[in-house]
Amino acid sequence: MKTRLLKDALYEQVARIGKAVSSPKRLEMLELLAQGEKTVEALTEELSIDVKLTSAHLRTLKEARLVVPRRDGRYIYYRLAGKDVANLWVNLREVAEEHLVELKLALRQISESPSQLVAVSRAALLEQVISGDVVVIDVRPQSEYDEAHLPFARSMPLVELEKRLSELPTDKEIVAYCRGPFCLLSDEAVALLSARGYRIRKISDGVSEWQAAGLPVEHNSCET
Amino acid sequence: MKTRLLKDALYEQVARIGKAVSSPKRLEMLELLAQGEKTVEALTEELSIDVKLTSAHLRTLKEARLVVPRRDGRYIYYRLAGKDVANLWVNLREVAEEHLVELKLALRQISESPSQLVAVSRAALLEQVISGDVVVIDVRPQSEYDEAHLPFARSMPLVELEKRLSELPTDKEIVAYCRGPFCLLSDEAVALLSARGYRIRKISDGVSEWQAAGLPVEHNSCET
DNA sequence: GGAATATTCTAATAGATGTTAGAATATTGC
DNA sequence: GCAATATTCTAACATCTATTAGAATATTCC
Repeated sequence: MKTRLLKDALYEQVARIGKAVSSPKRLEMLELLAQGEKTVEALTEELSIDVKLTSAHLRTLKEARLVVPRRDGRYIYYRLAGKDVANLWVNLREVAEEHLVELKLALRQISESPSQLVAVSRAALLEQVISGDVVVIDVRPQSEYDEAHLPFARSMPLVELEKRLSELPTDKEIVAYCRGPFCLLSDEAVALLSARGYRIRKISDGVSEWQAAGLPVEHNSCET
Repeated sequence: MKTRLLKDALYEQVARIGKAVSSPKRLEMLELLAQGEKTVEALTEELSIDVKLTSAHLRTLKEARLVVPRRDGRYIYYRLAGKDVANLWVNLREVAEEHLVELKLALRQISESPSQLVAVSRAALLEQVISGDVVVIDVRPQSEYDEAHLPFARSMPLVELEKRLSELPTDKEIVAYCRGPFCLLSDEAVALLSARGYRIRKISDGVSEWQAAGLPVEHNSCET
Protein backbone atom coordinates (compact mmCIF):
# COMPACT_ATOMS: atom_id res chain seq x y z
CA MET A 1 0.00 0.00 0.00
CA LYS A 2 1.12 3.51 -0.68
CA THR A 3 0.52 4.84 2.83
CA ARG A 4 3.42 2.63 3.93
CA LEU A 5 5.72 4.37 1.47
CA LEU A 6 4.62 7.78 2.69
CA LYS A 7 5.07 6.81 6.34
CA ASP A 8 8.48 5.37 5.62
CA ALA A 9 9.48 8.68 4.07
CA LEU A 10 8.20 10.66 7.05
CA TYR A 11 9.97 8.63 9.74
CA GLU A 12 13.08 8.49 7.56
CA GLN A 13 13.30 12.26 7.75
CA VAL A 14 13.00 12.36 11.52
CA ALA A 15 15.62 9.61 11.68
CA ARG A 16 18.01 12.05 9.98
CA ILE A 17 17.85 14.10 13.16
CA GLY A 18 18.20 10.94 15.23
CA LYS A 19 21.30 9.86 13.31
CA ALA A 20 22.84 13.29 13.79
CA VAL A 21 22.49 12.98 17.57
CA SER A 22 23.66 9.37 17.76
CA SER A 23 27.35 10.18 18.17
CA PRO A 24 28.96 11.33 21.43
CA LYS A 25 31.23 13.80 19.67
CA ARG A 26 28.35 15.40 17.82
CA LEU A 27 26.38 15.73 21.03
CA GLU A 28 29.33 17.43 22.67
CA MET A 29 29.49 19.78 19.70
CA LEU A 30 25.83 20.64 20.05
CA GLU A 31 26.29 21.47 23.71
CA LEU A 32 29.26 23.71 22.92
CA LEU A 33 27.45 25.40 20.06
CA ALA A 34 24.51 25.97 22.39
CA GLN A 35 26.82 28.41 24.22
CA GLY A 36 27.28 30.42 21.03
CA GLU A 37 28.90 30.10 17.63
CA LYS A 38 32.39 28.61 17.42
CA THR A 39 35.05 28.02 14.80
CA VAL A 40 36.01 24.54 13.64
CA GLU A 41 39.33 25.13 15.36
CA ALA A 42 37.72 26.00 18.69
CA LEU A 43 35.50 22.91 18.57
CA THR A 44 38.49 20.76 17.67
CA GLU A 45 40.36 22.10 20.66
CA GLU A 46 37.48 21.52 23.08
CA LEU A 47 36.75 18.01 21.84
CA SER A 48 40.41 16.92 21.72
CA ILE A 49 39.97 15.37 18.28
CA ASP A 50 41.50 15.81 14.83
CA VAL A 51 40.38 18.82 12.79
CA LYS A 52 39.38 16.58 9.93
CA LEU A 53 37.14 14.57 12.17
CA THR A 54 35.58 17.75 13.52
CA SER A 55 34.89 18.80 9.98
CA ALA A 56 33.34 15.46 9.12
CA HIS A 57 31.03 15.57 12.15
CA LEU A 58 30.07 19.14 11.39
CA ARG A 59 29.19 18.05 7.90
CA THR A 60 26.84 15.42 9.30
CA LEU A 61 25.22 17.97 11.58
CA LYS A 62 24.94 20.41 8.69
CA GLU A 63 23.27 17.81 6.48
CA ALA A 64 20.72 17.23 9.24
CA ARG A 65 20.22 21.02 9.29
CA LEU A 66 21.09 21.23 12.98
CA VAL A 67 23.98 23.65 12.46
CA VAL A 68 24.66 26.50 10.07
CA PRO A 69 28.10 27.69 8.92
CA ARG A 70 29.15 31.29 8.41
CA ARG A 71 32.44 32.30 6.88
CA ASP A 72 34.34 35.25 8.28
CA GLY A 73 37.78 35.71 6.84
CA ARG A 74 39.89 32.63 7.24
CA TYR A 75 37.60 31.11 9.83
CA ILE A 76 34.28 29.34 9.47
CA TYR A 77 31.90 29.78 12.37
CA TYR A 78 29.24 27.24 13.11
CA ARG A 79 26.10 27.93 15.11
CA LEU A 80 22.97 25.98 16.00
CA ALA A 81 20.13 26.24 13.50
CA GLY A 82 17.77 27.35 16.26
CA LYS A 83 16.92 27.35 19.94
CA ASP A 84 14.92 24.18 19.42
CA VAL A 85 18.19 22.37 18.71
CA ALA A 86 19.67 23.37 22.08
CA ASN A 87 16.40 22.27 23.58
CA LEU A 88 16.62 18.89 21.88
CA TRP A 89 20.07 18.40 23.37
CA VAL A 90 18.75 19.16 26.86
CA ASN A 91 15.82 16.86 26.26
CA LEU A 92 18.06 13.99 25.17
CA ARG A 93 20.35 14.49 28.13
CA GLU A 94 17.45 14.54 30.54
CA VAL A 95 15.97 11.33 29.15
CA ALA A 96 19.41 9.73 29.44
CA GLU A 97 19.82 10.96 33.01
CA GLU A 98 16.38 9.68 33.92
CA HIS A 99 16.69 6.18 32.50
CA LEU A 100 20.36 5.24 32.28
CA VAL A 101 21.83 4.08 35.56
CA GLU A 102 25.34 4.19 34.10
CA LEU A 103 24.96 7.91 33.48
CA LYS A 104 23.69 8.57 36.97
CA LEU A 105 26.73 6.80 38.36
CA ALA A 106 29.14 8.67 36.11
CA LEU A 107 27.57 12.00 37.06
CA ARG A 108 28.27 11.34 40.72
CA GLN A 109 31.96 11.58 39.91
CA ILE A 110 31.48 15.23 39.02
CA SER A 111 29.76 16.51 42.12
CA GLU A 112 31.10 14.05 44.61
CA SER A 113 29.97 16.09 47.55
CA PRO A 114 26.28 16.96 47.21
CA SER A 115 26.94 19.90 49.51
CA GLN A 116 28.49 21.62 46.51
CA LEU A 117 25.13 21.75 44.80
CA VAL A 118 22.62 24.49 45.47
CA ALA A 119 19.59 22.98 47.10
CA VAL A 120 16.92 25.53 46.20
CA SER A 121 14.79 25.67 43.07
CA ARG A 122 15.54 27.86 40.08
CA ALA A 123 12.83 30.32 41.03
CA ALA A 124 14.00 30.50 44.64
CA LEU A 125 17.58 31.06 43.54
CA LEU A 126 16.46 33.91 41.33
CA GLU A 127 14.73 35.53 44.30
CA GLN A 128 17.85 35.20 46.43
CA VAL A 129 19.88 36.86 43.70
CA ILE A 130 17.43 39.73 43.35
CA SER A 131 17.33 40.27 47.10
CA GLY A 132 21.13 40.38 47.12
CA ASP A 133 21.71 37.38 49.36
CA VAL A 134 23.55 35.50 46.67
CA VAL A 135 25.94 36.37 43.85
CA VAL A 136 25.80 34.26 40.70
CA ILE A 137 28.99 33.98 38.64
CA ASP A 138 29.29 32.66 35.09
CA VAL A 139 32.66 30.90 34.86
CA ARG A 140 32.54 30.18 31.11
CA PRO A 141 34.72 32.13 28.68
CA GLN A 142 33.70 35.77 28.27
CA SER A 143 32.43 35.24 24.70
CA GLU A 144 29.89 32.69 25.86
CA TYR A 145 28.69 35.01 28.59
CA ASP A 146 28.24 37.74 26.00
CA GLU A 147 26.10 35.48 23.86
CA ALA A 148 23.66 34.69 26.68
CA HIS A 149 23.77 34.30 30.46
CA LEU A 150 21.54 33.75 33.46
CA PRO A 151 19.73 36.81 34.79
CA PHE A 152 21.87 38.94 37.13
CA ALA A 153 24.92 36.75 36.58
CA ARG A 154 28.41 38.28 36.54
CA SER A 155 31.01 37.11 34.08
CA MET A 156 33.96 35.59 35.91
CA PRO A 157 35.79 33.22 33.54
CA LEU A 158 37.58 30.40 35.29
CA VAL A 159 40.91 31.34 33.73
CA GLU A 160 40.70 34.84 35.24
CA LEU A 161 39.28 33.79 38.56
CA GLU A 162 42.50 33.85 40.57
CA LYS A 163 43.51 37.36 39.58
CA ARG A 164 40.00 38.76 40.05
CA LEU A 165 39.35 37.42 43.53
CA SER A 166 39.01 40.95 44.88
CA GLU A 167 35.79 41.38 42.92
CA LEU A 168 34.10 38.62 44.86
CA PRO A 169 32.24 39.22 48.12
CA THR A 170 33.38 37.36 51.20
CA ASP A 171 30.18 37.97 53.15
CA LYS A 172 27.75 36.44 50.66
CA GLU A 173 27.19 33.04 49.21
CA ILE A 174 28.55 32.66 45.68
CA VAL A 175 26.87 30.38 43.16
CA ALA A 176 28.78 29.29 40.07
CA TYR A 177 27.43 27.83 36.85
CA CYS A 178 28.87 26.92 33.46
CA ARG A 179 27.66 25.07 30.37
CA GLY A 180 25.49 22.46 32.01
CA PRO A 181 25.63 19.28 34.04
CA PHE A 182 28.41 17.78 31.90
CA CYS A 183 30.67 20.80 32.18
CA LEU A 184 33.42 20.83 34.77
CA LEU A 185 34.25 24.54 34.85
CA SER A 186 31.96 25.33 37.77
CA ASP A 187 33.41 22.42 39.74
CA GLU A 188 36.90 23.81 39.31
CA ALA A 189 35.61 27.18 40.45
CA VAL A 190 34.09 25.61 43.54
CA ALA A 191 37.35 23.80 44.30
CA LEU A 192 39.43 26.92 43.83
CA LEU A 193 37.23 29.30 45.79
CA SER A 194 36.26 27.03 48.64
CA ALA A 195 39.98 26.36 49.23
CA ARG A 196 40.36 30.10 49.79
CA GLY A 197 37.53 30.28 52.27
CA TYR A 198 34.76 31.61 50.08
CA ARG A 199 31.24 30.35 50.60
CA ILE A 200 30.70 28.90 47.14
CA ARG A 201 28.38 26.35 45.65
CA LYS A 202 27.26 25.48 42.13
CA ILE A 203 24.18 24.76 40.06
CA SER A 204 24.34 22.16 37.32
CA ASP A 205 22.18 24.26 34.98
CA GLY A 206 23.59 26.10 32.03
CA VAL A 207 21.87 28.62 29.80
CA SER A 208 20.26 25.86 27.69
CA GLU A 209 18.76 24.15 30.71
CA TRP A 210 17.46 27.46 31.99
CA GLN A 211 15.85 28.25 28.66
CA ALA A 212 14.45 24.76 28.20
CA ALA A 213 12.68 25.21 31.53
CA GLY A 214 11.01 28.28 30.09
CA LEU A 215 12.97 30.79 32.13
CA PRO A 216 14.38 34.00 30.64
CA VAL A 217 18.05 34.63 29.95
CA GLU A 218 19.91 37.87 29.31
CA HIS A 219 21.83 38.90 26.21
CA ASN A 220 24.53 41.51 26.00
CA SER A 221 24.99 41.79 22.29
CA CYS A 222 21.83 42.01 20.21
CA GLU A 223 21.20 39.11 17.89
CA THR A 224 18.37 37.28 16.21
CA MET B 1 43.79 14.26 30.96
CA LYS B 2 41.23 12.37 32.92
CA THR B 3 38.44 14.91 32.45
CA ARG B 4 38.42 13.89 28.78
CA LEU B 5 37.76 10.29 29.74
CA LEU B 6 34.92 11.29 32.03
CA LYS B 7 33.35 13.54 29.42
CA ASP B 8 33.62 10.82 26.81
CA ALA B 9 31.78 8.48 29.14
CA LEU B 10 29.02 11.03 29.77
CA TYR B 11 28.33 11.86 26.13
CA GLU B 12 28.62 8.18 25.25
CA GLN B 13 25.65 7.49 27.50
CA VAL B 14 23.49 10.18 25.96
CA ALA B 15 24.50 8.84 22.55
CA ARG B 16 22.87 5.54 23.55
CA ILE B 17 19.57 7.39 23.49
CA GLY B 18 20.55 9.06 20.23
CA LYS B 19 21.39 5.72 18.61
CA ALA B 20 18.06 4.31 19.73
CA VAL B 21 16.19 7.09 17.94
CA SER B 22 18.32 7.01 14.80
CA SER B 23 16.20 4.43 12.98
CA PRO B 24 12.89 5.19 11.24
CA LYS B 25 11.33 1.92 12.38
CA ARG B 26 12.23 2.53 15.99
CA LEU B 27 10.79 6.03 15.84
CA GLU B 28 7.57 4.65 14.46
CA MET B 29 7.52 2.16 17.32
CA LEU B 30 7.97 4.92 19.86
CA GLU B 31 5.05 6.84 18.38
CA LEU B 32 2.84 3.75 18.50
CA LEU B 33 3.90 2.91 22.03
CA ALA B 34 3.14 6.48 23.03
CA GLN B 35 -0.51 5.57 22.39
CA GLY B 36 -0.28 2.77 24.97
CA GLU B 37 1.38 -0.59 25.42
CA LYS B 38 1.40 -3.03 22.53
CA THR B 39 2.43 -6.58 21.83
CA VAL B 40 5.32 -7.44 19.52
CA GLU B 41 2.73 -8.86 17.16
CA ALA B 42 0.69 -5.64 17.10
CA LEU B 43 3.78 -3.55 16.41
CA THR B 44 4.85 -5.94 13.67
CA GLU B 45 1.47 -5.59 12.04
CA GLU B 46 1.47 -1.80 12.18
CA LEU B 47 5.03 -1.46 10.88
CA SER B 48 4.64 -4.02 8.10
CA ILE B 49 7.93 -5.67 8.95
CA ASP B 50 9.11 -9.13 10.00
CA VAL B 51 8.48 -10.19 13.62
CA LYS B 52 12.15 -10.94 14.09
CA LEU B 53 13.07 -7.46 13.00
CA THR B 54 10.50 -5.99 15.37
CA SER B 55 12.06 -8.01 18.15
CA ALA B 56 15.55 -6.84 17.25
CA HIS B 57 14.50 -3.18 17.23
CA LEU B 58 12.66 -3.60 20.51
CA ARG B 59 15.81 -5.05 21.95
CA THR B 60 17.74 -1.95 20.93
CA LEU B 61 15.09 0.29 22.48
CA LYS B 62 15.09 -1.83 25.62
CA GLU B 63 18.87 -1.62 25.93
CA ALA B 64 18.57 2.17 25.72
CA ARG B 65 15.95 1.90 28.49
CA LEU B 66 13.32 3.64 26.37
CA VAL B 67 10.84 0.77 26.51
CA VAL B 68 9.92 -1.81 29.12
CA PRO B 69 8.52 -5.29 28.46
CA ARG B 70 5.82 -7.04 30.47
CA ARG B 71 4.84 -10.63 29.96
CA ASP B 72 1.19 -11.63 30.12
CA GLY B 73 0.56 -15.21 29.13
CA ARG B 74 1.82 -15.93 25.67
CA TYR B 75 2.21 -12.28 24.75
CA ILE B 76 4.86 -9.77 25.68
CA TYR B 77 3.66 -6.21 25.97
CA TYR B 78 6.01 -3.29 25.50
CA ARG B 79 5.42 0.18 26.83
CA LEU B 80 7.42 3.41 26.96
CA ALA B 81 9.68 3.81 29.98
CA GLY B 82 8.08 7.16 30.76
CA LYS B 83 6.21 10.19 29.52
CA ASP B 84 9.53 11.88 28.85
CA VAL B 85 10.14 9.34 26.10
CA ALA B 86 6.93 10.29 24.28
CA ASN B 87 8.01 13.86 24.76
CA LEU B 88 11.39 13.17 23.21
CA TRP B 89 9.68 11.73 20.16
CA VAL B 90 7.53 14.84 19.79
CA ASN B 91 10.60 17.00 20.25
CA LEU B 92 12.55 15.15 17.59
CA ARG B 93 9.65 15.33 15.16
CA GLU B 94 9.23 19.03 15.75
CA VAL B 95 12.90 19.76 15.16
CA ALA B 96 12.71 17.72 11.97
CA GLU B 97 9.57 19.55 10.83
CA GLU B 98 11.19 22.88 11.57
CA HIS B 99 14.46 22.35 9.76
CA LEU B 100 14.01 19.67 7.09
CA VAL B 101 12.42 20.96 3.92
CA GLU B 102 11.98 17.42 2.64
CA LEU B 103 9.75 16.62 5.61
CA LYS B 104 7.66 19.73 5.11
CA LEU B 105 7.08 18.72 1.52
CA ALA B 106 6.18 15.14 2.41
CA LEU B 107 3.75 16.33 5.06
CA ARG B 108 1.84 18.35 2.50
CA GLN B 109 0.86 15.08 0.89
CA ILE B 110 -1.13 14.22 3.97
CA SER B 111 -3.28 17.29 4.36
CA GLU B 112 -3.38 18.38 0.77
CA SER B 113 -6.21 20.81 1.38
CA PRO B 114 -5.37 23.11 4.26
CA SER B 115 -9.10 23.63 4.72
CA GLN B 116 -9.15 20.23 6.36
CA LEU B 117 -7.06 21.51 9.21
CA VAL B 118 -8.58 23.29 12.16
CA ALA B 119 -7.36 26.87 12.17
CA VAL B 120 -7.76 27.77 15.83
CA SER B 121 -5.29 27.25 18.66
CA ARG B 122 -5.41 24.36 21.08
CA ALA B 123 -6.82 26.54 23.85
CA ALA B 124 -9.46 28.03 21.56
CA LEU B 125 -10.50 24.58 20.36
CA LEU B 126 -10.92 23.44 23.94
CA GLU B 127 -13.23 26.37 24.61
CA GLN B 128 -15.31 25.55 21.56
CA VAL B 129 -15.66 21.99 22.74
CA ILE B 130 -16.70 23.03 26.23
CA SER B 131 -19.26 25.48 24.88
CA GLY B 132 -20.67 22.71 22.73
CA ASP B 133 -19.97 24.27 19.35
CA VAL B 134 -17.66 21.50 18.30
CA VAL B 135 -17.51 17.73 18.82
CA VAL B 136 -14.06 16.12 19.01
CA ILE B 137 -13.78 12.50 17.94
CA ASP B 138 -10.85 10.17 18.58
CA VAL B 139 -10.60 7.86 15.57
CA ARG B 140 -7.84 5.61 16.94
CA PRO B 141 -8.61 2.07 18.10
CA GLN B 142 -10.67 1.90 21.29
CA SER B 143 -7.77 0.57 23.37
CA GLU B 144 -5.68 3.63 22.62
CA TYR B 145 -8.56 5.91 23.56
CA ASP B 146 -8.90 4.04 26.86
CA GLU B 147 -5.24 4.61 27.63
CA ALA B 148 -5.45 8.39 27.20
CA HIS B 149 -7.41 10.85 25.10
CA LEU B 150 -7.96 14.55 24.60
CA PRO B 151 -10.36 16.22 27.04
CA PHE B 152 -14.03 15.84 26.07
CA ALA B 153 -13.19 13.62 23.11
CA ARG B 154 -15.51 10.78 22.10
CA SER B 155 -14.12 7.47 20.98
CA MET B 156 -15.11 6.76 17.39
CA PRO B 157 -12.62 4.29 15.90
CA LEU B 158 -12.21 4.64 12.16
CA VAL B 159 -13.17 1.02 11.56
CA GLU B 160 -16.53 1.55 13.26
CA LEU B 161 -17.21 4.96 11.83
CA GLU B 162 -19.57 3.93 9.04
CA LYS B 163 -21.91 1.92 11.23
CA ARG B 164 -21.97 4.54 13.96
CA LEU B 165 -22.81 7.55 11.82
CA SER B 166 -26.06 8.06 13.71
CA GLU B 167 -24.09 9.04 16.81
CA LEU B 168 -22.59 12.05 15.06
CA PRO B 169 -24.29 15.43 15.00
CA THR B 170 -25.12 16.96 11.64
CA ASP B 171 -25.58 20.47 12.97
CA LYS B 172 -22.16 20.87 14.59
CA GLU B 173 -18.64 20.93 13.36
CA ILE B 174 -16.78 17.68 14.00
CA VAL B 175 -13.04 17.66 14.67
CA ALA B 176 -11.11 14.40 14.29
CA TYR B 177 -7.68 13.53 15.65
CA CYS B 178 -5.54 10.40 15.81
CA ARG B 179 -1.94 9.57 16.79
CA GLY B 180 -0.26 12.71 15.57
CA PRO B 181 0.85 14.50 12.41
CA PHE B 182 2.22 11.32 10.82
CA CYS B 183 -0.94 9.32 11.37
CA LEU B 184 -3.43 9.00 8.54
CA LEU B 185 -6.49 7.81 10.46
CA SER B 186 -7.98 11.26 10.93
CA ASP B 187 -7.51 12.01 7.24
CA GLU B 188 -9.49 8.94 6.33
CA ALA B 189 -12.17 10.04 8.75
CA VAL B 190 -12.30 13.47 7.13
CA ALA B 191 -12.56 11.90 3.68
CA LEU B 192 -15.29 9.52 4.74
CA LEU B 193 -17.42 12.00 6.66
CA SER B 194 -17.08 14.98 4.38
CA ALA B 195 -18.22 12.78 1.49
CA ARG B 196 -21.43 12.21 3.45
CA GLY B 197 -22.05 15.86 4.05
CA TYR B 198 -20.73 16.22 7.59
CA ARG B 199 -18.90 19.36 8.58
CA ILE B 200 -15.62 17.74 9.58
CA ARG B 201 -12.05 18.91 9.97
CA LYS B 202 -8.98 17.56 11.71
CA ILE B 203 -6.16 18.56 14.02
CA SER B 204 -2.72 17.09 13.51
CA ASP B 205 -2.15 16.77 17.26
CA GLY B 206 -2.26 13.47 19.05
CA VAL B 207 -2.20 12.83 22.78
CA SER B 208 1.62 13.10 22.91
CA GLU B 209 1.64 16.50 21.22
CA TRP B 210 -1.09 17.69 23.55
CA GLN B 211 0.85 16.54 26.59
CA ALA B 212 4.16 17.88 25.33
CA ALA B 213 2.50 21.28 25.08
CA GLY B 214 1.68 21.02 28.76
CA LEU B 215 -2.05 20.49 28.29
CA PRO B 216 -4.01 17.91 30.29
CA VAL B 217 -5.36 14.65 28.88
CA GLU B 218 -8.01 12.28 30.23
CA HIS B 219 -7.62 8.64 31.25
CA ASN B 220 -10.36 6.06 31.50
CA SER B 221 -8.53 3.25 33.17
CA CYS B 222 -6.34 4.12 36.11
CA GLU B 223 -2.63 3.52 35.69
CA THR B 224 0.67 4.79 36.98
C1' DG C 1 50.95 36.91 -7.40
C1' DG C 2 52.68 33.66 -3.85
C1' DA C 3 53.11 31.89 0.85
C1' DA C 4 50.49 30.78 4.93
C1' DT C 5 46.32 29.37 7.20
C1' DA C 6 41.68 27.26 7.98
C1' DT C 7 38.73 24.13 6.35
C1' DT C 8 36.76 20.84 3.29
C1' DC C 9 36.81 17.05 -0.02
C1' DT C 10 38.16 12.36 -1.45
C1' DA C 11 39.63 7.89 -0.58
C1' DA C 12 40.43 3.90 2.34
C1' DT C 13 39.75 0.89 6.12
C1' DA C 14 37.98 -1.07 10.53
C1' DG C 15 33.98 -1.47 13.06
C1' DA C 16 29.02 -1.03 13.95
C1' DT C 17 24.13 -1.72 12.32
C1' DG C 18 19.90 -3.44 9.73
C1' DT C 19 17.99 -7.24 7.90
C1' DT C 20 17.04 -12.03 7.06
C1' DA C 21 16.86 -17.04 8.27
C1' DG C 22 17.00 -20.97 11.55
C1' DA C 23 17.25 -22.70 16.21
C1' DA C 24 15.90 -22.06 20.98
C1' DT C 25 12.89 -20.54 24.92
C1' DA C 26 8.70 -19.71 27.57
C1' DT C 27 3.90 -20.05 28.03
C1' DT C 28 -0.78 -22.03 27.26
C1' DG C 29 -4.26 -25.57 26.54
C1' DC C 30 -5.08 -30.21 26.15
C1' DG D 1 3.99 -34.33 29.13
C1' DC D 2 3.09 -32.67 24.30
C1' DA D 3 1.61 -29.68 20.57
C1' DA D 4 0.83 -24.88 19.41
C1' DT D 5 1.95 -20.08 19.82
C1' DA D 6 4.69 -15.81 20.71
C1' DT D 7 8.94 -14.17 21.14
C1' DT D 8 13.86 -14.14 21.54
C1' DC D 9 18.55 -15.69 20.57
C1' DT D 10 22.34 -16.78 17.32
C1' DA D 11 24.61 -16.46 13.12
C1' DA D 12 25.48 -14.40 8.68
C1' DC D 13 25.73 -10.92 5.24
C1' DA D 14 25.36 -6.43 3.08
C1' DT D 15 25.37 -1.73 4.29
C1' DC D 16 26.40 2.24 6.73
C1' DT D 17 29.55 5.02 9.91
C1' DA D 18 33.74 6.73 12.37
C1' DT D 19 38.20 7.60 11.86
C1' DT D 20 42.56 8.55 9.60
C1' DA D 21 45.56 10.37 5.84
C1' DG D 22 46.48 13.11 1.66
C1' DA D 23 44.95 16.38 -1.80
C1' DA D 24 42.20 20.42 -2.84
C1' DT D 25 39.86 24.93 -1.93
C1' DA D 26 39.21 29.57 -0.17
C1' DT D 27 40.85 33.37 2.24
C1' DT D 28 44.34 36.59 4.11
C1' DC D 29 48.73 38.78 4.42
C1' DC D 30 52.76 40.29 2.33
